[in-house]
Amino acid sequence: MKYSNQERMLVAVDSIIIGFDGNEYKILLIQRGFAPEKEKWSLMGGFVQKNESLDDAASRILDQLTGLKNVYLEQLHSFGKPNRDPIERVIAVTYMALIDIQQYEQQINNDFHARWFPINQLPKLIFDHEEMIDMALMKLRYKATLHPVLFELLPDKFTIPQLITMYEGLFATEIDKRNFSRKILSSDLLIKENEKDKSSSKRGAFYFRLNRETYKKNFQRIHNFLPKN
Amino acid sequence: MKYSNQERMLVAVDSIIIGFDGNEYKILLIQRGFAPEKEKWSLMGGFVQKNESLDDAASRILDQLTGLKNVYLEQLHSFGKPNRDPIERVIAVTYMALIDIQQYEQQINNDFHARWFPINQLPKLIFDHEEMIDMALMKLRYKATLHPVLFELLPDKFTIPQLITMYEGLFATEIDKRNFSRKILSSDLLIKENEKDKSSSKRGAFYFRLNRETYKKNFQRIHNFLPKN
DNA sequence: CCAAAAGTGTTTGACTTACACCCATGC
DNA sequence: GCATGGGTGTAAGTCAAACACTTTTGG
Repeated sequence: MKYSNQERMLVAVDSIIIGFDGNEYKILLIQRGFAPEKEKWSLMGGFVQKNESLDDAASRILDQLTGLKNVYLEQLHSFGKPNRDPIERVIAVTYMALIDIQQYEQQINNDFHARWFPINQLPKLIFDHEEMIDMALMKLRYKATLHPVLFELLPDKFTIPQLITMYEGLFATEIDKRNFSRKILSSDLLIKENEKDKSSSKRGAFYFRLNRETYKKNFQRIHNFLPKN
Repeated sequence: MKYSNQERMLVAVDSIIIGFDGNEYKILLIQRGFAPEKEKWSLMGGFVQKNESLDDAASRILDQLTGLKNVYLEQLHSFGKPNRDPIERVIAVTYMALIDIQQYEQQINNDFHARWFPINQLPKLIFDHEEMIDMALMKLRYKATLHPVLFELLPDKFTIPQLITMYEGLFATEIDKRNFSRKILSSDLLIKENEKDKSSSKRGAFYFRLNRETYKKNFQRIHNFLPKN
């Protein structure tokens, strides 16, 4: 049995994959492999298959196009204007992925036709993908103001100055390192290592690791690492 | 031309319509008019048609099933487990609507087969609609912690004690009226009327109206009307 | 005049900011 | 020994919480 007299349509998943390379935020794009707009740059996307959920589709597509597994992946918003795809009606469910660029950079560049673009130097994109990216960045800024989600972008070991650069990049603001340190250290989210990163100063900055337990437990709590204005 | 070898599926919109009657939060449900699960209680839903966007579909369905127009309506989340509807594959995009119950109570009860249920006395619902409601309430709590969205639930004129009851109901907490008053009055969101509501005390409480300008302009700003714990 | 809700004022303490200053080290 | 980024300490200011108290008015 089926519902009668109803229009059936394709459902696609498109993922906005965001990374931070230590200086800038980047988005992973791919050259579309089929018509229309073949060879044009596009978000990572694909159609939802018969027996998979939306989340499963997002994970599968991410894996197929980039080899990425077990990354932070969150559903964002669904787009459904009737003519957003000129070929036929397609509903697009977007997901946002946050990944540590360094861990995957080689793999992605070598094995797949994907490329990282800085967020202020994006190429022209197909369909409504630019709108999707705008929405993802707005959401990320909003979420990062309140929750420590940006840690997903960092490697296992990172320094507080790196953290500061990351926050400053996303919010285009300057952060007082002394106050930031105090706040983040009092949050119980970081575990200090003995090792130092000497790549950007003579004295060296201590490495920290994320305390995954308190991170998960207190993720929904509102943290306030940013200055008010 | 069409994309080949892809599965097309139905796309539905389901709206969680939330109201507050002065004492409790309620959700508007309808008795489903067609099989399967005919006569069972369900969210307001329907299929997305050929030439309408998702937002348009949500507005149209809301209007058709309840007569409601121009209400607060926000896309929430999309649900797509393969067997969530036993008849055939259906992707459901959920929307949350917030309305002033009193303004529409008569209209809805008389003209449509819809009914308000208190959120802790919901009937058994079809498919995954309970999960959708849970998600909507979580989202509403989250949003109301940070933004003055609950004003959407109130009539044009309301008192501060009513506001307090509304916040207390959603967060199951007690609020100090003196501190709450000070915070909300200093927010610039309210315009004081000369009239008083004497229905719940001898002295009477002044009516206020929402300042729509500052409301819209500062909606995204973080307000903090709730106590910390 | 009293009960009961509305509303005002004040103290306390926690948290943020701003900023002076010290530390470590490669050159 | 000095320049440079990393990190600590502290005083001043701001804001929310707690709570005692006054106002209003129907019965």
